[in-house]
Amino acid sequence: MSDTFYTTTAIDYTNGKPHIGHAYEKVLADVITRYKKLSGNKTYFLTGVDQHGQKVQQTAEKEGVHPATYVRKTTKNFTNAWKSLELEFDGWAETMDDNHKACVADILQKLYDEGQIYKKQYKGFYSIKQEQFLTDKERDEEGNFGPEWGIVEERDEENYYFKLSDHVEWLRTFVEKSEDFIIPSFRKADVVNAIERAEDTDLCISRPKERLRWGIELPFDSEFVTFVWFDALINYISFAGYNKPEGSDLPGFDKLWPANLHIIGKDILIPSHSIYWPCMLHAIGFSDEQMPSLLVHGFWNINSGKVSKSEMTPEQAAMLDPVNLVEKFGADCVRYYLVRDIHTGKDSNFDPERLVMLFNTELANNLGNLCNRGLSMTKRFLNGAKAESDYDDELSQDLRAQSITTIATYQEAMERYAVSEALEAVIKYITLCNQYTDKQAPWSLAKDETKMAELTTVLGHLTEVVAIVSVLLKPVIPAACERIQKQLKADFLAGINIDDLKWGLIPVGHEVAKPKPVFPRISLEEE
RNA sequence: CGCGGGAUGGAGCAGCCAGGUAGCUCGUCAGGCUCAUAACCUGAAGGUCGUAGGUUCAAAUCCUACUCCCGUAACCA
Repeated sequence: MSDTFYTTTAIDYTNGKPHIGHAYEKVLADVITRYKKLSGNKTYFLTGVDQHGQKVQQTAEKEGVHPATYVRKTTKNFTNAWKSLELEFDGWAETMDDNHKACVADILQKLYDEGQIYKKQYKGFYSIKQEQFLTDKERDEEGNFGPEWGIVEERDEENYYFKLSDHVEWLRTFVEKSEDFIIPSFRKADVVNAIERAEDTDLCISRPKERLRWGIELPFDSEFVTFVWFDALINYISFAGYNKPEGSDLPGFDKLWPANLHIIGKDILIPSHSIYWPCMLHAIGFSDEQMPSLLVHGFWNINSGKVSKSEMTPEQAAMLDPVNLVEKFGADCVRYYLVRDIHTGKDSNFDPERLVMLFNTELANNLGNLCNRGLSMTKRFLNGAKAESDYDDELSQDLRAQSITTIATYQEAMERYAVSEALEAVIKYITLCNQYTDKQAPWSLAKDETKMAELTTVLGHLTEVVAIVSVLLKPVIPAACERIQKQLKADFLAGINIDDLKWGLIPVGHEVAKPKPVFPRISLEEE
């Protein structure tokens, strides 16, 4: 039985560098996983790279190196980027890994033995220049193939096919009855429509070696390699320990599967993840209860999609490189923006000015300032120590009550993967805390010796809310929250469970450190 | 009539599934405070929720038609 919240992302194709969209998906997955951990779940987060295929083979040939050499180099672009974004993944999937290849081969052999994979000849128009078959949609208005395809000839080719059609009826029923196979639910209609159109089609799963060498060889025919589907998609189970060999250090499959979330972009929902993948699992023998859930996210559009890559200035292009962004603004800033300024499932426009704005207003001004004023007054007026006080008032009661509401709202939103809403709730609470501070005016209380009990209570409350907020925001901005907790001298908050996040985290007598700004404001003029 | 998403104050978005005084952030204007990262707090201006009909006591929210944007059309054999 699965006892672990298992999250995966799409594995990225290693024929280039990661861009902002890749980074978003991985950060979203990281945030959700960290939240689940905070909620007391065991978690496992798998991400990785898709290293096989024609594009990689071609580029490697152009550079005069072996595909494996080329891919090792480009894979580093991804691992470096994920490191700079402070992702905390448990498993790393590389499709050229030997265990993965063996797992893929075993599955293919099994399906072949069962007659679910067969050989068929196809006749069609082939572009030698682009090394691919062409379909009607590549024809221009007169019905001809344009010059971009070079010489086009009619060609026969044999390939292996997976009997997708055998599983489509099952899939239709499964998708229609399932509540959470596809999140958000508005994407479901799209999938149901797609299934209707998939009825009589089988899936080509191979390429002859004269066209593609860089892939996993079919176990039953060494003249062919596996085309992307039975290679890339299987990473979700192969790296989760499916059919793992004796003594392997891969995780126990039964502990992980089914994946609680495959986090993917809307571009690969249909057909690969909503049609091919569940049908593949079904063919292998997975039951309805063993099907994963798909969390489908939207895109970060660049300038509303109106500027093409070729028209971009170098500065704009650099802004799309997550590593550059992190170097310039810091991991917390980029992580925060990527999950704050988009509603999970929908699209948003990527805007560096908003990135800076949200960092400055919400993190630096609201949160950073709250931490700084709270701790600095505690240090100055109470020698940094939280003291006993029996004073209470309505404002303080409300602040405590709202902390409970805020945590509940945050949790409810995070359970729906609505990270932006969860953050909004926390920011709203931070604003309330700043209002509380202004109304209580501890700097005035400090001038009046008879108001010592009041002052103690108010500053105690501020220390407390900073502690609570530092826990809630940690899945999104882990490093910053650690800095806050360090200033609180409250290391014990690091491993706390969200259910234990109740008023009274900071004990009486606890002493805090001298604060310094956690989020230095970003000034755009400097460059 | 391919399919899906969107059209809400100057900008960016939420609300729509389960109808009931239109909400958030930024920006703008006026004021306050001084503990704090020129941060914080208070108040104000600004929207007939794409268009036209319909259902209803009541519609941004449900139904119908239309307009304009965006994405995608998949067995890439």
